[in-house]
Amino acid sequence: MTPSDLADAVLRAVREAVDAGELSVTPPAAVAVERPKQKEHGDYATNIALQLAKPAGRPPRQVAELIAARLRPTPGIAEVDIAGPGFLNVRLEAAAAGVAARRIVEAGAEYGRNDSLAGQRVNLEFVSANPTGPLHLGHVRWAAVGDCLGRLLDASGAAVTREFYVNDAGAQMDKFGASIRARALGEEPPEGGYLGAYVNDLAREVLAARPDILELPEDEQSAAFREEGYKAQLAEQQRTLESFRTHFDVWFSERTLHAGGGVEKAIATLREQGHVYDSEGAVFLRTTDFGDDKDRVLVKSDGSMTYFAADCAYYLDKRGRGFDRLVYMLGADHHGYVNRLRAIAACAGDDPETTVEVLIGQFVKVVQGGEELKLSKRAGNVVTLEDVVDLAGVDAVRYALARSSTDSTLVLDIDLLTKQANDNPVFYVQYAHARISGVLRNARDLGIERGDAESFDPSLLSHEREADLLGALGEFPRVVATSAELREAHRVARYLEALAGTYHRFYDACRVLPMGDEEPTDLNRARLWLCEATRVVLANGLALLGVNAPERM
RNA sequence: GCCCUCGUAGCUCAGUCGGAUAGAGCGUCCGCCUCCUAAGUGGAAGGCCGCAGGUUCGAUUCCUGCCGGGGGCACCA
Repeated sequence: MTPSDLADAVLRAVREAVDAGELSVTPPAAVAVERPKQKEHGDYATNIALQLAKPAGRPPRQVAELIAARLRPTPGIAEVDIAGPGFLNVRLEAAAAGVAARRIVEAGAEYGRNDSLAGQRVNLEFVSANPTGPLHLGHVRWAAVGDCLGRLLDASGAAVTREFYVNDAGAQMDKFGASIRARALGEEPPEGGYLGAYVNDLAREVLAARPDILELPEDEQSAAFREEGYKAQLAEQQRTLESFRTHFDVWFSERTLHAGGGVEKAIATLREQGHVYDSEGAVFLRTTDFGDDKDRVLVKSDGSMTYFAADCAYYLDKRGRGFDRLVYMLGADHHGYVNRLRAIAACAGDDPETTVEVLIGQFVKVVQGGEELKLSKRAGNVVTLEDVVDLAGVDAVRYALARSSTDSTLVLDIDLLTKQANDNPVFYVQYAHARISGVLRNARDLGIERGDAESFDPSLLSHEREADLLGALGEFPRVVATSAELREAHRVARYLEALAGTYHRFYDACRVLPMGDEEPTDLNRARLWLCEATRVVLANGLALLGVNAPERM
């Protein structure tokens, strides 16, 4: 019996009570059952009676009694108690709980997948760094978490496209080109240009690849440097992200929006909707109609397009590609964009509540040797994504970023992440996986098979630690669904840490393999099912985080 | 001034739709390996859940105000 089976059973009990005229309420659409913190409160608990008490006009415990009476005969349920103000505490029969192990092993890599977001077409945009330098720590959080969310949404049935918006148009690119050219000439970059040491390297690379570039007419040189530098940096970012196991389905070039007057067409579309006006020689979008602080400029008085205009065109482009939900993952320094992104949707005639979703990630502080490192790309003193990965490894960095809520600023202590491996929770989880893998390996070496599904006796898994483990394994699909729905990947990591602990405690109390020359028993085999089920969940969970599940450590 | 976000154990952080005795890791103290990985595990100590009100049978959770940390308020990119 799974948690959702139990929820269905509770719901059925409620409906029966209503149909029998014992309760005068409208049955709820769904019932929440949860794992109680205290074991004395059973395997599962529900507060449904507390919630129905008021509409029913009855004391909660009386409502609970009505539901309990109809729930008790359910096959697989051993006991239903009423506790406290009116909680229903349910205890399952060992066999009913134990079958979860078989179900999980049979589902394998599919276990945890669910259809809670089925039918949604989601565009996930994240990182979207300018192609004017290496990816740094300002990008690294969403690189890890955004990728995890992509995996989570996919596992929950959504059709997901991960997209990277390449800001390859505009004045910033020109400054980039001018900066490389200056370095190539042995000069300082212009005012407001790029000062990072990598610009020197780029200048050298460009000169090596195109020795003739300084032969070009002077007014063409910066553009040539810009294009060469752009190609190199974009390739570098793509390579870095792939090696960080962050994959994008679409690299969307801003230039393609401008090509063929696309931005002008977008403005025309918005104009048809009635939210565009001209003032003081510029063209404005009346975003204040939809909660923005001030109207935003689309076309400056000098006739050039703003980035905001491109953002509008990009929005329409995404919608035109069939996405019904656009998720933007931004850093805390961009939260001012939230209202205007929503306003774009509203000005386009969409409902921002359904089409636009902006996730704001707080900053990551990086500490090394007790001092905070600065993150500024333009100041030159760059801590790149690759720097951190080189020090701590992809698994540790991804996991450290994925295990915290993006609502909180995060301190990554490089010393801690690199010095002592066991200070990092990722190893705690990975170790559990390696430990199980070792047990399963030993079983094979001893010629012990867990046997076929028919010979598996779930009722043998009756030890308290086995029940704990089975209960934890049963939570996984709900954890995946909830994490996806709330866009909170860290829930998966926290769940895995708890599961690893539950396994370690089981392992400590329950011998899996026979001792010495003993003949393997049905209990040994049943526990192998349980071990394999746990390994499957740990592996599936780590896969959602893009972290390896090692067989040995 | 306005807006976003955070404030929970010594440190780093969990705690969806309000529920039972608020948790984990690290750190500290005391234990547990002749047998499946001790990168493990048992126990102890450690909390006015920033402060003050409000809603509620019930608030760490929701609302308001205040205090403190971080971030943002361009015809910038």
